[in-house]
Amino acid sequence: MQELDLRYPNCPVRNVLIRFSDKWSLLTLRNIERNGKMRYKEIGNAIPDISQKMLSSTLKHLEEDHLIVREAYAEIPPRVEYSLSEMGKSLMPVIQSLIDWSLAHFEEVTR
Amino acid sequence: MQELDLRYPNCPVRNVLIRFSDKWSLLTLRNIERNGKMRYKEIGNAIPDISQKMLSSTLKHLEEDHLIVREAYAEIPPRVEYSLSEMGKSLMPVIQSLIDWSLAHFEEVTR
DNA sequence: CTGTATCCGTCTAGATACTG
DNA sequence: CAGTATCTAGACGGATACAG
Repeated sequence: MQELDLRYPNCPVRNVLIRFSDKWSLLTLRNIERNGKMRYKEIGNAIPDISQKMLSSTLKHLEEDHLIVREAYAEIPPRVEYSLSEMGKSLMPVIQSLIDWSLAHFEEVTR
Repeated sequence: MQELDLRYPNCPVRNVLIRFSDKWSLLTLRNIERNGKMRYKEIGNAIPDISQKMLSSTLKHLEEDHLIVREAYAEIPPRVEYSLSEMGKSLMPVIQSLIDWSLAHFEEVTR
């Protein structure tokens, strides 16, 4: 296996990490994890300060990255449910450890 | 303790995570961890595609967040050494688990 | 309800030149 | 050597209006 060295731009680790390195991805994943299946508007309600545009964009990216699953039902009004993929679920303990660390150290970091 | 709910913009966890949610922070921390004390130029060399501006900016932020320690020596030519703080060291296992996950799943994520 | 389209201001990030 | 200053292009992100 080559190009695993973090120094290089095409390092796969760098190209994975960059996908969560935005304002809303971890937060969105965390909410879907907590509530199981969630509808578009439920997620929006759970993150009061996200705009529709960023919510759509974030969900689309997470789906493209195979971290969440999108199920659309052809009803009127339409219903769309988002849930974690198996891979998404496997990421959550790692995110949880990040959250735990943040909780333990935020006073020192932001001091 | 209040305002620990991830939903709110002033949640401390969100305000900690946002500090690593950029292109260079984790990469810089990882390099300093691997090599112990590093000079400005050494870090730059270890990350060939970072610009001077982004390196300066990233190092400054990491120092402000108390994750790294900056030691400047009044020599000519000047010498500045960066190393992980104790808190920075405590973050590295978490980052390592992120890297491990990325390594295990990058094919599926980027597929 | 679940989005998309558009506009627009701000922030990010790189290139280059320059300083102590 | 270790940065800073300036400029610029593009990405990010919010508000609003609109569509299926």
